[in-house]
Amino acid sequence: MENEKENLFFEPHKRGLVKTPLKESTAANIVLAEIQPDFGPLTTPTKPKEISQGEPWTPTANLKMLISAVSPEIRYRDQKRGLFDNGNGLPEARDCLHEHLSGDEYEKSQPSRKEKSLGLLCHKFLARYPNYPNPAVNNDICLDEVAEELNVERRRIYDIVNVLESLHMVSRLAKNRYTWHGRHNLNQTLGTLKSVGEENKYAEQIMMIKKKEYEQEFDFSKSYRIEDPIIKSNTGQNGHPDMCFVELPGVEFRAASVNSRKDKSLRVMSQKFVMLFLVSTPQIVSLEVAAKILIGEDHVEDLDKSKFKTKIRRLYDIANVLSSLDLIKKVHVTEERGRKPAFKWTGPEISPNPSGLGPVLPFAPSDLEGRRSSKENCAKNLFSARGRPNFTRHPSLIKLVKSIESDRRKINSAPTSPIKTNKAESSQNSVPFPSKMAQLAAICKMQLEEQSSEPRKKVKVQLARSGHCKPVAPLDTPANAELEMTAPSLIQPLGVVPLIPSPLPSAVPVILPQAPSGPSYAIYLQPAQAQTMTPPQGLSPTVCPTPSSNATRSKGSTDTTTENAANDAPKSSASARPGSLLPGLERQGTKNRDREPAGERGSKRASMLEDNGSKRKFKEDLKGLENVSTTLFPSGYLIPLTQCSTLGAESILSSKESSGTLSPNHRIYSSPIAGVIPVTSSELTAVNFPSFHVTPLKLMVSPTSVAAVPVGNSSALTSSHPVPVQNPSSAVVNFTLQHLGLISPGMQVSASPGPGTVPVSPRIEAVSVTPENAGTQQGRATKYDVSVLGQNQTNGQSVAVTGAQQPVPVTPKGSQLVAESFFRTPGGPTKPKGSSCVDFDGANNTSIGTLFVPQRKLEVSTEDVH
DNA sequence: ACCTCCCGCCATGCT
DNA sequence: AGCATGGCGGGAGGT
Repeated sequence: MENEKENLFFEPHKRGLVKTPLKESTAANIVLAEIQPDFGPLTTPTKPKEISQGEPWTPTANLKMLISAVSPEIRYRDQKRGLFDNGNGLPEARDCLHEHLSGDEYEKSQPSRKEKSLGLLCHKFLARYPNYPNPAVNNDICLDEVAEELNVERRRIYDIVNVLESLHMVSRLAKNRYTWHGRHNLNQTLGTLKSVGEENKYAEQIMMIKKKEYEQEFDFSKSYRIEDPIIKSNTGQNGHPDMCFVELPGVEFRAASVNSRKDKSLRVMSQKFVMLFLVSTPQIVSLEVAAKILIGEDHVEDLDKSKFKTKIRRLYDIANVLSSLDLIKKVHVTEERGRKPAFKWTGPEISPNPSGLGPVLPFAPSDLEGRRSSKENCAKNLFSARGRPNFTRHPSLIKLVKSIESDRRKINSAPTSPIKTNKAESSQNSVPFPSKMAQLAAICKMQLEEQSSEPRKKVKVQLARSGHCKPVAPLDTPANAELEMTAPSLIQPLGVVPLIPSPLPSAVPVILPQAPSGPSYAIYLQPAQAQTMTPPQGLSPTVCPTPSSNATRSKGSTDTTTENAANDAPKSSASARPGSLLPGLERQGTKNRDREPAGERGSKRASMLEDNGSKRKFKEDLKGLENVSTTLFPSGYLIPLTQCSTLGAESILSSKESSGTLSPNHRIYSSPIAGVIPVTSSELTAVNFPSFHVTPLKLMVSPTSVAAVPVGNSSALTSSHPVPVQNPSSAVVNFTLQHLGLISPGMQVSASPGPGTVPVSPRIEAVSVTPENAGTQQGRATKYDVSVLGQNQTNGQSVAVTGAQQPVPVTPKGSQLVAESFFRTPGGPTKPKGSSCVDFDGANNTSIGTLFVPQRKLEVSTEDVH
């Protein structure tokens, strides 16, 4: 470890130092940093950082800039930093900074807390390391050193590191040491978190909370119950709060000591918090909701204010770090009552599963993997099946649902996308996916993600690799696509989903009734989902609730010890999976609970939508959810990535014998990713964290290619989508729509043309487009729901869901504003949120029905927001 | 007055 | 015992 320092060239620090000065203050800096990373060690020395700050050649950079521009705070920070940085070139700078800096700067730096803010500190911290460090190099981080350099207490560093660790951007090596992974794994991690979040049904939970709040307004008692059950279920399954920490491949903590810590709460909180963003459609999460959910999971019981407050404090801490990472941005959700602090996800959109990750789970260790794989599978299957709606439900219903979903997505996406758009990633952003769509899209997304992982990455990668590999671009397009298409099975199995060949444990193949071709149609649902396949009681037929039981198993283990769990996970995973599923079901029993921390407060909200009917619906829905949930939530999943290393892959292969037997290495090469990425397996191995390398997935696949991929599976799709250029997401949407019959084959929705909204089918457009639409949309949703789901009534309960409806950006934010503005309507903006009906996403269809209902009432959302 | 959240006490757990 | 981690919440800066 000592070496870490030695690593100078890699040294993040140094780089950081250099960069730091540049600084993020200008958003650009970050970008630079990112870029640099690729070069990694090599570059480090050189680094131009200072200079360049500016340019964002990367979308990300743009975002950053925008963000910084938008939020005064950030600017402030940046400025300060800039000052600092300038002052500091070096780590110690801080002192220097103050001194060096001019009075203004000095002042800023000194006094205000802001200077000391965690966010700023985090920026500084991040500035020292490249976003994409060269794996080959050691990127060790010595906490003490960092603390000194940054002139902060160690305690603060822990806060930062813990959050970063939750994202697998760093991993602990030993006592004071952490290894910097940067963003290589980020997408993967996010994908995993999303998957977990879906499994945990956070979306549903969010809805519930909102409902509850909203209901509370109406009726206290009822609301409580409703919520509780859900929440509890989550917790309840395992019996304890799910504190599980999601581990990613490669990230696993090496240092024995490290693992031991029981707590990880901060880490866990961070992950969960992130999951909330990933799962919720609007991708806006209010602190209240987040706190409630986190509390709920942890301890349903304690709902004290104090606890709530504490959670919120922690969330602020986490949020600051995430903000520094540009993953979220602070916004305010305005509601009737007032505005609530909330955060909006500004990070890359992620597909639930990191297919690209392949590296990650060869084994399919835990549920996650299974899930992922399942998801992927689903997507594949769907595509293959493509021709038609696989779902059991009547096609008509399905269509409706899908259409709705698509609309919602679009709507949702629209807002978001624009924002994101800035980045290359935007492409992904454009479409949030609903469950089914999501699944379908999942593959695409994954790829996209990879892409999205950032254009910069690509660039970087290319740059970096250029030497190694060929230019990415060429690869991406045709080559990659082809690869994927041709040998998807091989690749996937290897990398991501071994399951496919032998479904099993990880994924449960669900056969859709209609699905003619078993396999084609068969959807591998996550175990949980599979279980639940039965529609929740009242819920709409359309979707299946999918509970994810799988996780549970892991959790239990995790609870005890993360370490153990981690270790076990892989082992057990295989075996466990099956068992886990079942068990999960068993657990359902305990669900009930009443309580809600926040719920109590709920009374505040004056308005309530109320409607007994609506409430009832909700309840029903909730029940459905509950049922599901019980099964579902595994609250914590551990993903053992141990396998990260090539070895893992190999083992996996061997064990599974994925259809294609490829040596891990081969896989790598063969995989599209590999194509893109210059890194050879050998390299990976060589490096400490091989997995990461892979992970990054830098698939540079062009959108087109992406689209192609899915298509590959299903010829129909391809045929259907002529559109080459569209974003994959759009392609998917189109595809879906077409299938559904919503749109004529000829029609296609344009992928998000711009960052902005994407025009969808006529219907969709109508919905999405209009601002006010919220109402309109809602109305629509309702209609659909009704028609689709016979059961659901229209009540609108609004679940408000997601809240955020109105995320009004407090500060004028550039991009966001625009996007948001779309959504927002004067009155109740929110639609977007409603649309959010999280459930759709991915996880399950089942929820869809439920979710929809809530959506209707956007207004409600407001309420719930607190 | 409320929102943020810094600061650092002190518990926890490993060495 | 000593040290590393981090939970936690008082209380202050900001707005």
